[in-house]
Amino acid sequence: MNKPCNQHIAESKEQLKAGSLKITSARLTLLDILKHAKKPLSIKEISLRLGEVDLVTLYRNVESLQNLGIVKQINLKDRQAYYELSGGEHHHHLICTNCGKLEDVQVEEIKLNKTFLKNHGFAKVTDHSLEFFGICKNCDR
Amino acid sequence: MNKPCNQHIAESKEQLKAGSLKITSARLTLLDILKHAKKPLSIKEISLRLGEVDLVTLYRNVESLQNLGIVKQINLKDRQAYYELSGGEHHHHLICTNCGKLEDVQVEEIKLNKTFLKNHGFAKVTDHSLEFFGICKNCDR
DNA sequence: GATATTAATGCAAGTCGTTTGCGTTTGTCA
DNA sequence: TGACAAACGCAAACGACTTGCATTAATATC
Repeated sequence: MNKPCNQHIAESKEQLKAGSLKITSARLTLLDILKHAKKPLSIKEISLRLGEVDLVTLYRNVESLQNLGIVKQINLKDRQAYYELSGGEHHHHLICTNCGKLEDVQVEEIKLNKTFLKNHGFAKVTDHSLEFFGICKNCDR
Repeated sequence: MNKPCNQHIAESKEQLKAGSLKITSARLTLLDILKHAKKPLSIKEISLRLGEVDLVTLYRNVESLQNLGIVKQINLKDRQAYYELSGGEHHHHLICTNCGKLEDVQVEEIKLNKTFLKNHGFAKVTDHSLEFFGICKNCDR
């Protein structure tokens, strides 16, 4: 298995302790990968960087980190899920339906005009999806 | 297989002809079901209403209709896809993460305040996802 | 520092939504 | 009405993800 770089290890250990998760190198490296990622990663992509950690362990670990609110799951038109750190600036995503290229978009920038497109190296935005998730009154009781 | 109601048959036939798809009762009924649906439906939900049409046929038909721009695929946190007619008023979705209850939301109504929540029978909105899909400059050449 | 406890891991197998291959049936058009 | 391509159904495959269970390793306690 690959080793995490030193930069974020202390912080990662803190986060795991705070969530009463055991500190394992699979988790430290996973956190390290996500902390260095410039875009949401699929399980496969994480796995490639992670080395010889079982996929099952990886699935279980991203789930634990999701439950702690450290990691966020992204759902695209793709059949697979993507993961990113949930801290950091609030943003959305811009995805090329042809090649899958993905860019982060800040909220203030969300104006579907030519400037917006130019800034992000996109020729056109053909579609978008906006979903709200919450708890309905029935489930809130 | 269930029969489509008469109301929309003519329109559906037109749509299929315009897309040079053959007019089959599987397709007419599928379109009829979507035209009467109040929310996006999963393949399973459509299949229940559709009766004895093979799932494979259903998958192929929603795909054809998607290619014609008649049907739109919705991706939620769920592992399965949902389908709705792509015509009609532009709107987004509000989904209960507990029970899966789904409501349509008009764009103008998108203000995350108490009134918004009350209007939709939701206790709280915990999360939302906003994804833009398009063609990047690289793929546009 | 050794040890008990409990969580984390790896492996095998299973599940579920979706897709593919292929032979048969059925719309459509001449 | 018959030819032909498109649509269909069935079986099997696929890929993302999950579950069960026995083994291993991190933490707490002595």
